[in-house]
Amino acid sequence: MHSAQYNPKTIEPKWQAIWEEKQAFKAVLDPGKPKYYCLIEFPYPSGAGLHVGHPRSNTALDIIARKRWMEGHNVLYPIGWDAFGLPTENYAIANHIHPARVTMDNISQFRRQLKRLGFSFDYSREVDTTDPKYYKWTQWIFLKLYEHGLAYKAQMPINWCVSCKIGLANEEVVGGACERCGGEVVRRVKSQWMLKITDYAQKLLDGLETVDFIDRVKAQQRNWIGRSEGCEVDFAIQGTDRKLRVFTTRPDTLFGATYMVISPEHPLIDAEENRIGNLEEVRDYREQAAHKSDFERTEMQKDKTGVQLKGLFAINPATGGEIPLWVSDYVLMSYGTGAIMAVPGHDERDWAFAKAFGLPIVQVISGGDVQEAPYVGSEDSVCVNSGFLNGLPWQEAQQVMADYLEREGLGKRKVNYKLRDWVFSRQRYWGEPIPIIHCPHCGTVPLAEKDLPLTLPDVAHYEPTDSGESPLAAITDWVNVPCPNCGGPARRETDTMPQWAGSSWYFLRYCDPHNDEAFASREALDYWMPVDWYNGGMEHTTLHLLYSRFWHLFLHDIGLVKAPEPYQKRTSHGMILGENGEKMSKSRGNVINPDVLVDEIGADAFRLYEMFMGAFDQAIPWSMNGARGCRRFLDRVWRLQEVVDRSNHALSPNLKVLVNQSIRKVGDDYERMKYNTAIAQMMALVNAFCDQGSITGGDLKALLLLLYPVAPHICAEIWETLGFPGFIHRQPWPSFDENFLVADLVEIAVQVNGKVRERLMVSPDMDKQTGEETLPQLPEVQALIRGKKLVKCVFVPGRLLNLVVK
RNA sequence: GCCGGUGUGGUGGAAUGGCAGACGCGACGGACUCAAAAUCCGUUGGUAGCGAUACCGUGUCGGUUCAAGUCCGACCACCGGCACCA
Repeated sequence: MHSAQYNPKTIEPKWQAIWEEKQAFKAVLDPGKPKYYCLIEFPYPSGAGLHVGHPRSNTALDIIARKRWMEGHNVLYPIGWDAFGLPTENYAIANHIHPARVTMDNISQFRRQLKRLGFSFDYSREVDTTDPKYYKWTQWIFLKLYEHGLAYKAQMPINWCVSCKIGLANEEVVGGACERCGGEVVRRVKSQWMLKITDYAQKLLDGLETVDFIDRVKAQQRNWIGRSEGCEVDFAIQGTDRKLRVFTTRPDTLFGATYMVISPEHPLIDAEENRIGNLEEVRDYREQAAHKSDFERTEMQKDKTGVQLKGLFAINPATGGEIPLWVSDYVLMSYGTGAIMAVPGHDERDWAFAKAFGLPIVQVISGGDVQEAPYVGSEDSVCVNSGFLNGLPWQEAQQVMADYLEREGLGKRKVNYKLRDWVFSRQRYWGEPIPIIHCPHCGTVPLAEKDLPLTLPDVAHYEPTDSGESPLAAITDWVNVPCPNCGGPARRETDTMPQWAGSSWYFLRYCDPHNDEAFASREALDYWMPVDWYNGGMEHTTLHLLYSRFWHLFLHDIGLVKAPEPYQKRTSHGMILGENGEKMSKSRGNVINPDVLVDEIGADAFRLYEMFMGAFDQAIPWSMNGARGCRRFLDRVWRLQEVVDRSNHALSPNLKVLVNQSIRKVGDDYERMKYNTAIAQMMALVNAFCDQGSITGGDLKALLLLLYPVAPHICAEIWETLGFPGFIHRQPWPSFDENFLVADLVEIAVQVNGKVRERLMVSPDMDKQTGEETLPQLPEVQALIRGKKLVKCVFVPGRLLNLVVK
């Protein structure tokens, strides 16, 4: 009766329809039950369709979500669309289709593909960042940021991607090139909306201590925030009242500062232009530096260039000595104060610069020969040539000098961060309009909440411009509006928000996605938040993951959400590479299409393979044969129906231990994302089932419950066919019996001097002492050590016996 | 340079300090078949041997230990992130 072939093509759509009809995975706000919020990064619905990387993350958390349902939680496992962005806009331009239309089509395609894979998403909570009902609240949060002084417009040198014709955030520039297109990035000064993420640098750092993120995510965020402790020190400019402030992490080397360097953009040049003897030369240098792109500027790393500011000298506050001032582009205006004290003896860059221009090098830290090479100091170095610091270990001298500077009013302790404010303007069409009006009389006027959403005007042309103006600027009847304040003629802001805006808070909207009164109700937020488990890509660590933590910390500070941190736990999946081990891409021709896979082996086998292929957090090449192997495994599972005695609900006596072990291991492994070993265990279990030739209903039930989170359709179908009660998706997760985790007798290895010579069957309960006393007496053990002297004997219960002989 | 990660068969990868190579892929041999596919059974780290077996083997070199892929020290290679950040 069960001889029908395993046919995923019929059973998968069948169960997907049942789950949908029964609303099996609809998240319910029920304070009487524990909640669990699983989150995967919502996809960008690109025209290329679903990538095999999406299901890796989705299946991993689908397993957790389905297991949590079985464990009696209210589960929220939502899905949505991060749909604003350049590829859609570019496609729309190239094909003369409105981006909204392109987005709709792509979303339909993605939704269809995801549904075929049987994820337990609550589709009733879908969000779409391009829906005005959604971006109304993105704009609303922006206005809150503005209200609290965290959004400001500034004339800024920005990273301009020549080919995308768009300004980029620092986080979007990778190795001097555009993160998206790899094109050239140049510096352009533009008036930009900025978000003051730097105000949250310390909170973003501190918050990491309170959450369960994998180490490399924490490390990368810390690295990006780049906290460093030191002192700001004021150097007097000789003959003026002016002070030149620098930041240093090595106040202990202050006596060794033999010159100073300011960045080409430093205001001191203009302020003291009358005193600079070689102003022409200095201005030339500044000109040159300004014309270099960031890429060129970093490329020139090795050769230090610079010009002395002739006629200007500073006083070293420690030595009282007169030191020259230089300008050089190795000093960045955007970090610290844009000026440094140069200690060539103990800093590599300063040393290279001093050597290039013949500046004096003084040793102030013992050890090394500073004329030959810069020396940063070792554990036991002490200060030398440093007045009151002499003889002090340099680490201690930092504190002594900092105290001195603060006491004398020459400087103070200071913490600096590498993190920069977030460039929030984009000069493109397909993004959230920034809800701001510029009035010649009233200045910057935010839109009132009642006027939100400010919708994108529906227009025929949205090509980007080379001038750096948004295409919205050309739509005069949209741009020209009366000022909400004074009623006079005013203009709308024409820049749009970056792609990262909508994704900075989408996990909040999922809690209450259809709310028209608020971004989400407080009740829903308090119940569902924080996200219990968030899985996503490493590439978002210093972008989305940092941005969204910032927004959430802010919303917490203004009392709109309960906890400071949005994500309790963050894990990351490795990339799936092509069969040739290279990154999948259309141009390499190694892309695997999920639809083709589902057609060939079915969604369950596809999901199974993605979880089995290797360690979840590591990059791994695709193997078509490996995927087919997973299908073979499911075929074997299917055929178990032919050998099951379904009336017997007990476990087979011979399999009792293995089943119990499997229940424990599979459950543990799922929680640790060791999906590959969980599946290996189930394969071993099925092998044991097949070896035995016949199994009980109890045996099969246990297997189905364990396998169900990975391969839900086949398990649901077998469950039903065999007449097991209810639906499998509402069965409790199986528990194991402590008493049956080990067999009555276990095989141990008998080693002689660490080499395995024999095997014995012993009771797993035999303790260390008994084993060491009785086992060496056994004749088969005696035979191994005949003629030798037993020096030592180590017995590890249930494992091995090691005999040390001479 | 700094931070993080990874080195194990032909291959993807297993292994709380306790029998290295689980599980899968591939390969080889066999059964079934007119034949093939599918399925099933067996073999599969290397070297030597007909064989039982012996020796070698987890990037390299050393150390700790009765016992090291695992711990410690020094290095090598590769991958990812940051980088003229004072």
